Amino acid sequence: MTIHSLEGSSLMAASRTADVSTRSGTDKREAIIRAAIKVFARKGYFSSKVSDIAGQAKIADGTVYLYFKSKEEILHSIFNRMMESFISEGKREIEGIEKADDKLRRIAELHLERLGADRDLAIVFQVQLRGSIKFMREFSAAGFAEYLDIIRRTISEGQKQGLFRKDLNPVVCSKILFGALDEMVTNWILSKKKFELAPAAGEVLDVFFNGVARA
Amino acid sequence: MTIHSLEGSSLMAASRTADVSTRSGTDKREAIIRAAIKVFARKGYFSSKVSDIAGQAKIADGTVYLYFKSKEEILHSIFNRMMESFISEGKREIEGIEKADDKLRRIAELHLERLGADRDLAIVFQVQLRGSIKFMREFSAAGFAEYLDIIRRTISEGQKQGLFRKDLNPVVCSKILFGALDEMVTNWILSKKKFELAPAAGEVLDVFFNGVARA
DNA sequence: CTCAAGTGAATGAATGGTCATTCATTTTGT
DNA sequence: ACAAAATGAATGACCATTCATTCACTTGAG
Repeated sequence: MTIHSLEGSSLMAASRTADVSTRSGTDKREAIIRAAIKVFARKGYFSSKVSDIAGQAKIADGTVYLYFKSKEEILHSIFNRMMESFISEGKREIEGIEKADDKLRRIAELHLERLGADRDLAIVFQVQLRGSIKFMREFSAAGFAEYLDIIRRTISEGQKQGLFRKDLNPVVCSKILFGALDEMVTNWILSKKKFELAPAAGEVLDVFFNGVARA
Repeated sequence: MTIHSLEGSSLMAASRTADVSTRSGTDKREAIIRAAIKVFARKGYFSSKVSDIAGQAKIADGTVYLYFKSKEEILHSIFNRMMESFISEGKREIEGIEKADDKLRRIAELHLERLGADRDLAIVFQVQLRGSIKFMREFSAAGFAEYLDIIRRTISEGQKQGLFRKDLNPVVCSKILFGALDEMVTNWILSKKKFELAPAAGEVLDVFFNGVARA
């Protein structure tokens, strides 16, 4: 009857039943997610009505429930899907890179490029996901912790390569770098002026690598 | 009739009518705020019922409305009051300090000491205030922007004193420092382990001043 | 000193509005 | 004609806010 793929993993290649089409199902799920990102970004999760999402997706209210168990599941799908692609893309991009500092540069660029490319998605990530400890814990469990860990391992690697100071705790350093990038995104979202987010990566890394103190 | 001091400014010395007592009014407002911090921290703003707050404060539901116009006004009071004391304390603490790097150190320590001393309050700040763009904008307007600006000016000062590199944009640097501190707080809140938050200030500043790159 | 009237703070049950979710019915596609 | 998909009106919870009533004091007349 309903679909409710417990997690709409990724872009999904195979259709449910056999081989023909039933493409529409996946398309509609997509449409709902896109609509939800837009609505959540504008009104916030708690103030968004399911009927707003349905309206934005141009379907009936009830149809939403053919694809998602609940309003909350929509939010989960958004961030699970996003983190998954975020992380896999990140890993793929850095695996060919040798030097740890170049890896971190690529990670930072990706981070800002990705969120800078879709303001609504960025808002959902920066704002809605953090609006409840519950979401944050779930988010942290599912993906975010892994993301931080990739940064941490890269920093450790840089220490072994003799590029980074060995007296620093890589866990703390990874939080610092992440926190700095995250703040850039938050400021960008709140700012009225339309500036490019991605270029901030270079400035952040300059400070992170070299510090602000006069040489 | 009702009280609704449009903003319960600070600790309020004078009592309403004449000279005797009527202390109870202010005390109750206080009690409601303390109760709300606890309740918001545990359940999140949107999931907190006014009756939960009243229950925690051991008063009737209706009494809340003798002291606050609405549930939202309670949240506003919490952060207006907090930012006000945060900023004034910060200014006072650094005004006697000469060197910009020492000033930043004191700011960072205060930031983490303050939030580290009251987990519930920290949760309301880190989590609930950011759960809606609306709150964030209001928050940003009322105090947060000023806080960031204090950091920015201190960095500019450090550049003039020849302590910090002059090729860096102080606005960006202030965001980096704030973002790094903020991330420490968020991690501390989410962490199950009870560790001290304040000591992280030193590590953050070490990286901020000197960078992670090997000298 | 005593107590009846007055005052406004406090109470908590009732109200009203808002949605998430359901499901009987209709539409679409084969 | 049948099944699957879609519809949207109806349902039922839930909660912020209100307000008629109670309660705890104070006051001042006798």
